[in-house]
This record gives sequence, structure tokens and C-alpha cells, in this order.
Amino acid sequence: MGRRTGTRRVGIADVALKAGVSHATVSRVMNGNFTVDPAIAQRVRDAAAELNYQPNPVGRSLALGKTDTIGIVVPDLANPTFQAILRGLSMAAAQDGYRVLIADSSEVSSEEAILAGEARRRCDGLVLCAPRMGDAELEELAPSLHPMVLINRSTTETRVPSLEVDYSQGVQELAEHLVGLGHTSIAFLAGPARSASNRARMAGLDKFRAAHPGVELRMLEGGSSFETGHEAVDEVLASGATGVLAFNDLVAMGLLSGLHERGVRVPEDISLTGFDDIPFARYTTPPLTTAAVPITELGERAWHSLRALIRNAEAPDEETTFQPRLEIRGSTGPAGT
Amino acid sequence: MGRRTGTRRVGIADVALKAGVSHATVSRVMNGNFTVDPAIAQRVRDAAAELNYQPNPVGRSLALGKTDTIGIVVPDLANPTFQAILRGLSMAAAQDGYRVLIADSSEVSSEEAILAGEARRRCDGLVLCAPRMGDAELEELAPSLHPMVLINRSTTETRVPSLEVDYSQGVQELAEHLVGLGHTSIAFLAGPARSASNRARMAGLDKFRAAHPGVELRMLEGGSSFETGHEAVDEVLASGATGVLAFNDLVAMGLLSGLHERGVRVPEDISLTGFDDIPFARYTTPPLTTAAVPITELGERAWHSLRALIRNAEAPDEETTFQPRLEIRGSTGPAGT
DNA sequence: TTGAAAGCGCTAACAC
DNA sequence: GTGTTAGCGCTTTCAA
Repeated sequence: MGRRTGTRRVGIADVALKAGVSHATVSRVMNGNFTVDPAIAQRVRDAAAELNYQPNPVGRSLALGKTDTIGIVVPDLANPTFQAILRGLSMAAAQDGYRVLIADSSEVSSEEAILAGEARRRCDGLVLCAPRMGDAELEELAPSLHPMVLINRSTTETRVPSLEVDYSQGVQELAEHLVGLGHTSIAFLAGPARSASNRARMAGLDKFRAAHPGVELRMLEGGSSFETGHEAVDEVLASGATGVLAFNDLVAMGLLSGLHERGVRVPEDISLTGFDDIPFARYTTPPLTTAAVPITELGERAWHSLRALIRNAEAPDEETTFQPRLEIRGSTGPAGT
Repeated sequence: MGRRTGTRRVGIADVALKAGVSHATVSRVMNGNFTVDPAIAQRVRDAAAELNYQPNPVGRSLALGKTDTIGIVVPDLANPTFQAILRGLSMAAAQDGYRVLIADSSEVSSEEAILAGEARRRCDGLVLCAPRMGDAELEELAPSLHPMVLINRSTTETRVPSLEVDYSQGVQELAEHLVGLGHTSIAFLAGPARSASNRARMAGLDKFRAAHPGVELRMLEGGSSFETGHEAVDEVLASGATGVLAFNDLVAMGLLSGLHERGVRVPEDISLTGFDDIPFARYTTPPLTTAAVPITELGERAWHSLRALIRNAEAPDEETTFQPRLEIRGSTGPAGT
């Protein structure tokens, strides 16, 4: 049995009573059903306005079997990349009258499945953003989460569209750019081990290595934050590399700041690249050379895919790969000055 | 009458049937009601596990009159300040089993009321973040949105707690800091006109002006983004000011980058301050002198206030003001070199 | 301890 | 064109 919390909320029954009609008629009017006599419709609208009545979405949801809400699960809301995806998703969904519910797994991969399930049950669909869980678990979970779209991850489940960024290609272009500038000793400051996008970058660098046997390429352990980059200064300097590929812009910015504190000049002494092209990247000193990913658009596209799934119940079987665009700025320069 | 979307979802009835008990008993077991015979309870749990049953939150919400969800309305999800508030709110609410629904008004103040109302109806409570709407409208809206907490805005409605940052005090300290460094010509690069926090800064600067008749203080129109700051370079240079107070860190960073492009040295030629101390502020070159606001904590506190309102239905009548902390870094230095 | 039944607020089929 | 009624999936009172 329901509960009253504080002031009684006005429901459809109150309006019906006031207008002297049935619930059904009120419902029809509120939903713009034109089979209602105009005079009566007006009476209902007046009553509704007078009582300041607004239909209860929970009641509607139960009756209609939909919530007009979608969920998004992200590993870390502090990460500008995920913030931008969220923003793109939220804006696009809002255009179609959908709201978004957020779930932050705080990089705890064991929480993801539970969070995703809970979010999914409250919503009409789900966006799973760069999930850290293992492939097997993702594969097993996917059917129960449908409709869902995946960002920076994929599954064999055919009904699940995947939006992916070609990190492999991007990092290769960045590395080629450094080689083009004469760098022969390069270091990669890696990201979180569980991150699929980090694995993709690794794969890209393997290809790069095969194509450039003469170039020395070192892998350095890292993470995905400012702090990681800032703390890596010593390791980077010790590596002797003149060109550094940071996991992403955040890491690059932390490193840049650390190098600056040490009096190491960028790009004269060390060339440095980021990844993502977050809004801040162009405002560092020097501005960051990076691989630009249309992150906000990614969120927008995620909604479009999800919308199709929700509407059709048939999968568009979309699998889209976004190509990063090399953005050359001041943080990279000729080697060996 | 309800609708079936795709695959039939398993409901309480299926479990009841399988376990050979009534709906009511299943409900009791699922809610940890111990008045159920242990053997039967186990049978129910087994059936639930086998069917992979999870209670439908919409059904629960309707019966219980609560959604375990709160809403947040922000003027612009692209703003790091609001992102940090959202994050603090989301993390804190998650601790108590609440999720958050987001609504971005895109700085369109006329949308705020509608968005807020819609969000509120779907949720158990609302956080209204730096609303751009007028005082009168806010005042009128407040009762219908209860329980709600306000960030960087206040109302006379006693049941609405307000969490505010003392921008007036912060900007005064920043200005004093510049004066202490010998600056006698200062410019304030203002924020959005509708922003209450901008008005608070203005008020603070009025006080500052009264206290320092000898200091020349110019007001420059601006906004709240990078771009605003970047575009303001000419105006700032034309003002002849040697000390510049930017509306926030974002604006300061844009301006910093613009000054750098012009070959203007910071802090040698111009000293520059931001506001907020977003995570990026310490990583600019030079690092930004700013007034640090515990933004994430603000979100966290917002949840605590809201939680109290939701639980008590009585208002804690909280009115908290956060004092910014002066964070002196490299972007400010002695005047007149 | 358990089940039957009412009710949360709404939509929609069906009958008038 | 409008009202009656069933039903969405759940919780909870009440009676057994």
C-alpha cells in the first residue's frame, strides 16, 4: 500500500473529480488524445491548471512499460573524457525527451555488473562506457542488459552496437610524427592495465615497432591522471627518450608540468604528445600535440544508436570506429638540438 | 494496460508460481522480512536465483512512493565546476543507495523551471545548482520542488537549505593579494550577467574599491569559458591593467594562453588570477594563483542536506557558506618590472 | 507464518 | 465521445 510523504500530491483522480469526468478522460486530455469533446477537454485542462496537476511519471512508467530514461555507466566521472561523453549523451537524449541516470563505478571493475544491472532496470536502455570488466563477464552480461550500446569495447553479441575509437591507429600516427621529427628514442607512458583502450594503444605500438626497427621504444607503466604523469618525470628522464607518448592529455599535462619544474624544455629537450584533445589541451604551455577524438560526438552517437534499439527492438547492428585526427601543436619539435 | 517490449521480463508472479507461494511471500523474502519460514524463504530464493529475478524498481517506486533517485539541474555540464559538484553529489548519494538524474539547462534560464519540475517529479529530491532564473521565479518555484537544496543561490523559503561559496570574500582576497604585490591598476574580467556568483564577486569588488580609493579598478565584460578569456586579450591589454582578476580558472586559462601568444609575460608583465582551483589550475604555465573552492565537497554536502530533508521531512534549516582559500602560485608577481 | 486483496497513479481495451 | 474496468509490478494491511 502506498505511502504519503508530507503534503498530499494531486493525482489524476483529483482532476477528474474537479472536472466532473472520469480518470480516463483526464488521461486522454493530458495525452493530447483528440477524441475528447473540446468543451470537456477545456474543463479538464482548467481543472488541471487550477490544481497545478502534473501526471506522475512513475505511474505512467508502470503503465507504459517505459521510463524515458537511459543509464550510463562510467569508470570515473572525474575523467574529462567520460564527462564529455556524458555531456554529448545527455544533450542528445534530452532532444528526444529522455533523461540520463549516472552510475560511476570508480574504476572498481567488480562493481560494474551490479551497477549496470541496477541502472538498466530503472531505464529503457544503457550506455556502457569503457567497461573495465573482463571479456567473459561482458559477454555473459550483454544479453540481460539489452538494449545497450558499448563505448570503447565490443562484444560478439550481435544486438549490441559498439562505438570505438581507433586508438591503435592514433598512437601510431603520433609515433610516426615523432619519427618524422627525427626522434629515435621514444617512450610510451602507459595507461591503466584494465583499460581496453590502453591495450589498443599497445597493439598499435607493436605495429609501429615492427615498421621501425631502428627506433628504440620503451614502455613505461603509468595511469590515466595528472598525478600519474607528474610522478613519472624521473622515470621518463631516466629512459633517455627524446619523444614521449603519454597515455592521454591528462597524463601529458601532468608530465609537462613536472618537466617544467625540472627545467626540462618542451619541445626543445623533450617532445611530448597526449591523446583525446580535451578542451584544455590547446591551452597548455606549449599547446599539446595530440590525437583528437570527437568525444562529445561519441556521446551523441551513442544516443542515436541506443534510440534506434529502443524504437526498433531490432538491432541496427552498427559498429562504428572513430578515427582520431592528428593535432600538431607546440609540444613536439625536431629532435637533437 | 501494460505493454510487452521484446522478451518477457520475469516478475514476482513467476517466482511465486515456481516456488509455490503467493506474491506476498516472495515480496517479503526479497525485502529481508524475517517473518517467513526459513525453508520457504530458501525455496523462494532458489526460485528467484533460477529465474534470475530482480524486483522491478518502477513497481516498487509506485508502491513505496519513492524512487531512490535524486535530480540535479546544472546550467552547463561542460563547466568543470558543475562537473565536480555532480561528481561529489553522485558519489555521496551512491553511498546511500541513491542514483542521480541529470538535467542540463544549457544556460537557458527559461528552461530551468520546466526541467526542475520534471526532474523533481521523477525523483525524491532535487539539487538546483547555480540557477540562472530570477529571484521571483525561484521564490515561487521553491515550495513545489521541496525537498530541494540550492547551490550558490538562496531563497527566503525556510525549508530550502543553501550551500554557498563566499565569492565576495574570495575575490577581495585575490584583489588584496594583487595590491600587496604593488599593483595599482587592476581589471576584473566578469562572468555571465545572469550568474549570481558573478554578482557576488561584483559586490566584493565594490567593497574592495571603497577600501582602496588609490587603486584603479576596471570592469570588463566576459563570460565563463576558455574562449571568453582567450578573446578578451585585446581588451585586457588595452585596459593597461597590470593585475587581472578573471571570473574563474577557465577564463584565466584562456586569457593566459592568449597573453602567451602575444608574447606578454605572466607574471612579469601581467599578474593573473583565476577562481575555483579546478584540477587543471596547478598545471598551467605558470601555475595559476586562484581562490580554492572545495567543489567536490560541495556536492557531497549537498547530498547530506538533501538526505536529511528526505528522511526527516523536517528541514535542518541549514545555510552553509564555504570560504574560498587563497592559493598563491606562479601567475601573480610583483608589479612594475 | 501465510495468502487474499487493496492500492500506489496511470493507460488502454472494451462497452456503451 | 465517455465511462467502466483491468492491468502494469510491487508492498502491506488484514484475516485466517
